[in-house]
Amino acid sequence: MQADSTARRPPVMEDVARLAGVSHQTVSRVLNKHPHVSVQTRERVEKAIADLGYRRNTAARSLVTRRSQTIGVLGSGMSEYGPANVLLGVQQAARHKGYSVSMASLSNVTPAAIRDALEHFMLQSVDGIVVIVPHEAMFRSLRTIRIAVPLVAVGFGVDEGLSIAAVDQRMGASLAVQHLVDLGHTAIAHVSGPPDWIDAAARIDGWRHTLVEAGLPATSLIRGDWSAESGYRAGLELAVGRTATALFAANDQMALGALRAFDEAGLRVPEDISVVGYDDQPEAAYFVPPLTTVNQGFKELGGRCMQMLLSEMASESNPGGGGSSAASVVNPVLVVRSSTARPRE
Amino acid sequence: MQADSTARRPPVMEDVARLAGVSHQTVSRVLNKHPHVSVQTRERVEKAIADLGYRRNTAARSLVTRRSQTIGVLGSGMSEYGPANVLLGVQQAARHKGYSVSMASLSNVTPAAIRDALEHFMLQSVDGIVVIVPHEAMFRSLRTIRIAVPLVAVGFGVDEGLSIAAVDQRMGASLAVQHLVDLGHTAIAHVSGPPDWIDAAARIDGWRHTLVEAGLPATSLIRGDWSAESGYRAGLELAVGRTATALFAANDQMALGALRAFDEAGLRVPEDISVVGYDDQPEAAYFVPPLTTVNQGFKELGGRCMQMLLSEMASESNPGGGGSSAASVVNPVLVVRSSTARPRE
DNA sequence: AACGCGATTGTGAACGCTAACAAGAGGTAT
DNA sequence: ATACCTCTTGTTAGCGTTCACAATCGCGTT
Repeated sequence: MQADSTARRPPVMEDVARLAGVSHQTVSRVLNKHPHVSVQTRERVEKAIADLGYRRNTAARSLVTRRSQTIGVLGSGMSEYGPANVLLGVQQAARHKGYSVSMASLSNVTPAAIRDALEHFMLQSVDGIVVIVPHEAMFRSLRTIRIAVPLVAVGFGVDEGLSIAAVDQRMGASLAVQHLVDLGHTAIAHVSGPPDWIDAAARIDGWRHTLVEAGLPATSLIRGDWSAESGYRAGLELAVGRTATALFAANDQMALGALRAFDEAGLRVPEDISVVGYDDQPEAAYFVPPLTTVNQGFKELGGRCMQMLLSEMASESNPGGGGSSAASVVNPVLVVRSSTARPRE
Repeated sequence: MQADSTARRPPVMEDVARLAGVSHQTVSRVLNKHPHVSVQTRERVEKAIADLGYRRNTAARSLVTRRSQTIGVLGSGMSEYGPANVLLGVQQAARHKGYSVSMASLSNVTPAAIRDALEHFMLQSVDGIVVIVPHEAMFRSLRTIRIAVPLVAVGFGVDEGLSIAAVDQRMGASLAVQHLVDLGHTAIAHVSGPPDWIDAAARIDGWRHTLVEAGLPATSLIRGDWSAESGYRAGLELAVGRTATALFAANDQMALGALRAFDEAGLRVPEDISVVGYDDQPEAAYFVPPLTTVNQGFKELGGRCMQMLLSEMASESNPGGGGSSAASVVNPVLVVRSSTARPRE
């Protein structure tokens, strides 16, 4: 089963040029939309391109231009709702602008793995990098390793010397906790994510801050790890102690685990205890009971992020525009469902 | 603000060669692990590479070798548990083998969008393509569009003329339904995914087949769309009719929706009605009650898929190995939790 | 009538790498 | 001593683009 003789090499610029009766350079000009090409020439070239089914060779192009039209996305926990959607947003924005997206996802966030992945991106000579790993270790690595291309991080704290696009997590947490305070709760517990995750830390902060503002104690903090299981354990703990009348979980999955624990312990939600989640993943509306939670515009975040990256990439190629560090913050929104209510007297 | 003179271009092979006192070709040989290079030379070259921080230019390399060391992954619904994990598996396997992964995810599966994405991959001249869109439209497009590179599809039916890696969905559905049959249920409903999804069709098939085998009616089929909301609606419907004592949902999210509907309607699970899900996402163990479901080795599937692609890519470069269409099937496993029980007399 | 200037096209040289061939060194078989 | 391998290295020629520069044409100015 030999390949038939039609299987010769794909056409190159020279082939197009010959067919159109011009030089290869003119073809290049048409492709790159240079001004000074006469209308007739352009049309002839375009016809030749279509007839031959010509496609510009990316490798040759990026060899000479020194840009790959590719951006790298470094992520972890990409199967979770939040990161997956940010990725989606980045990805769509990127392809819309003609960029390819190369993915690397870390199964565990260690400095070595981070360096590896970044190294991989440099080898590929990506034009820019998006980091979706709001993790303490990542942050430190980013300071240490000097990267030669523009980089935007998603979800990092605003105060650092790198460009970020983030949801205001402290505000989100405040929204959640204030809602509980307004309902009349005075003992509000928090199941957090792993505190070396920047998001988790910010939510803890927002929780604590809001309670202190309201003159309430912020003592009931339980560490989780984002998983439903850890939420379940936290819920069990709370059910035994009976110290809190409300729980703010740092994500919807932990809230789900807690819901299950309360059910098992015979506590009714929201009558005996109120629960607020975080993320507003689509399933949250179908928990038992439907979960009050905080919506973050993940996909929009991804889009913004890409936008920032593009503008950094543009300013990098112009002299005198280097080293800027911008920030773009998306505001979260509280979604009230039936897992929260006034505490019983 | 001029760039300082240190910011000269990155080192190239010639620089390494000069430092090591050899020709650039010898450097190339070291990099490509050719045999016939003396140990001392190799070491000298390696030292020079390290000293200079030299990195091989991928564009130049792929220009001459005509391979990009990149594979394209075409997906849709990437924020769902299943697809996201397959992607993860593919991605890890690919990077392990030195390939980059370029992603394109379709927000809606139309022939035009599919063609666009594949075109994008061809422009990038990927070495192979993985398709994670088990959708009828995708399947048809794949037959129509002639693609110049090896392609592996995830989750398609086994009988087609293209390479696939799939979980045996019919078997999975059988596992679920047989479990219910064994418990003594005779009226077993099914909430399916959209039937133009190949997975959904296979699960419907497995459900029907198993019931027929057992001499039971397979009449209670409700169409869902994978979302928790559609599961909720199906659950409501079932709760009103009171026709079924068990429900097999085509994924965990729809099962969640149904659980909520039953709770709302005052039906207890599993006492009044049993529920089985599909996917075994981590949260399923923390539903109320914990969900009996079918585990699919998504990540393994991704890995296998990549393996198949690699072997196709290898056989393609050798003459006489073309056009094979293999299949690799992963077996699903039933996970029994407490959402299923014997029906009441 | 010579000059200049913008618009349009072509020519040659990179870009950084690998493949193909050539060539020298050293050993063994004839 | 000659021929003929194998090991090791170097030389040269692309791969398919874009960039810098040159060349030609037409037209308005001086």
